[in-house]
Amino acid sequence: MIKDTIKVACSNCNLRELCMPVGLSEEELVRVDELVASRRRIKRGQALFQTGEKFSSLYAVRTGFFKTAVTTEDGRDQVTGFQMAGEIIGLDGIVNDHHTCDAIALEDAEVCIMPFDRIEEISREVGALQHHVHKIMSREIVREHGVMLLLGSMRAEERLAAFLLNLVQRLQARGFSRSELILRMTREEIGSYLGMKLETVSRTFSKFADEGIIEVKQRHIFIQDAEALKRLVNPQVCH
Amino acid sequence: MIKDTIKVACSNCNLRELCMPVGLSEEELVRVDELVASRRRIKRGQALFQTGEKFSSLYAVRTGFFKTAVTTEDGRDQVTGFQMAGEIIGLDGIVNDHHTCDAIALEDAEVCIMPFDRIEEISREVGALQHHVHKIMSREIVREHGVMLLLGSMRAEERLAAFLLNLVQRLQARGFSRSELILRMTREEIGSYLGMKLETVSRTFSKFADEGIIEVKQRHIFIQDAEALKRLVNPQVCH
DNA sequence: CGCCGCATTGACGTTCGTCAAGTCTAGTGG
DNA sequence: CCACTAGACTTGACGAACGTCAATGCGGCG
Repeated sequence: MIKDTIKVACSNCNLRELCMPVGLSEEELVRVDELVASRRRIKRGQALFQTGEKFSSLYAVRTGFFKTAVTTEDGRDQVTGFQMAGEIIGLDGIVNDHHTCDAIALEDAEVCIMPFDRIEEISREVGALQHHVHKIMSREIVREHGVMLLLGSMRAEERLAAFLLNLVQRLQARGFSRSELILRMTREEIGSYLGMKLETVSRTFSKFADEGIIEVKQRHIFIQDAEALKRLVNPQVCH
Repeated sequence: MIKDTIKVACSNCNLRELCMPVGLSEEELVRVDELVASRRRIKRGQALFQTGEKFSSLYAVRTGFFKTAVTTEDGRDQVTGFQMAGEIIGLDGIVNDHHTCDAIALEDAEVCIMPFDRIEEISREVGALQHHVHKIMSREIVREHGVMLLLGSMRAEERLAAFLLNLVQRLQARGFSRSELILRMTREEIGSYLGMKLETVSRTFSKFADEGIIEVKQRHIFIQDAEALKRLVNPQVCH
């Protein structure tokens, strides 16, 4: 039963700094440890939740990689984000008590289940948690502003460069290389996220490779000239 | 001093159903009335806040019309939303304690200022308010998913049709006509929001007008065939 | 070994952006 | 009252970027 306790204790979790507020007292830590009801494993290709499903919990990614996507009635869909360890999924469900997007595992994954009523309850007692929840939601809003900027005003090369830089930066924050990454998603999923067709994604990768900016081996990407990518995202910043 | 009290009391505000949770007890209403510290008038063209400014409050639009926009270092900007009476502005500032977008009044406006620390404080006591705040943030996230879908996978006509339908639906919820509206923003601002150039916005308006779907008199729009607009947003939904 | 899904590449077409000219309207000042 | 102006809007001609369609390559898995 010690194992059980460890299994769902945020206070011992190596992802704590990513999911949880910092600087909690002993007492607060104990409360916050009650947040995670249990864990759940999701196989690659399986849905953590789907559009229309009743909302009950937020999920913190423990291992693996997800995409979230919205779908129109006529079948088009739009990937709205990719989530990796330490990131929170499910915020879309709060407003109408039902999820409005699908969350699909792109590789075998495990999530911590945090029942939302429990989050609200503990938030009322632990101010730091309350503020943390607000920050997580605000961060998602700001992230989406960035995606809107990307979709609304960038061209294909800029979009893909921004995408790669964002991915590698998040991976770096998790202790991975800042010059090498493995894409967990298909070209089509990248394209859906970035508002371009898979062929354009592929062509743009090839173009970057020709220019010596990256090396592409299927889903394995080596970043050889990060500065060039940054210049692409921010063209002609004078001075 | 009765006037003063009335001036900032949410409980008497005709926008209450839009901003505030419903079904509060007497006691809770009294607490929630403490949310709004004061009001502020903003002249057309003026900023309610700007990128980089310290975050302290959320704002509820009382009268008037706003746009929010993010800007890149190289000067491109992207309108991220248009806000009308009863809608909340400023959620972007929570995560980093500084605003990450500009909020500009598109016509003379008035907002209720709700200091965020006070929101958090009262939220801890009034569960309905806490949940309401979560819903507002979740709604914004879901709205942005919709914009991403629009920007990522729709063509110009579909985007503009979706935009018009969305505007008129929100105006209708505020008691305005569902077939007539006045645009408070320029073609360029519409274009920025929808990821297209002002010329394309103008051409698409003209095309709709030619087809008898709408009538355009500068910023005055009459919707003559709402069904046609809906069909444009959702092309070929069979059955 | 052969199949299947994913990725790459080429040829061609469409949509939308760019550039430029011209119109309309509201606001200003004579 | 009217002329003038500035900003917003419309429209046309043209081109670039990206989508579409199709053929082919590649790698992993049964």
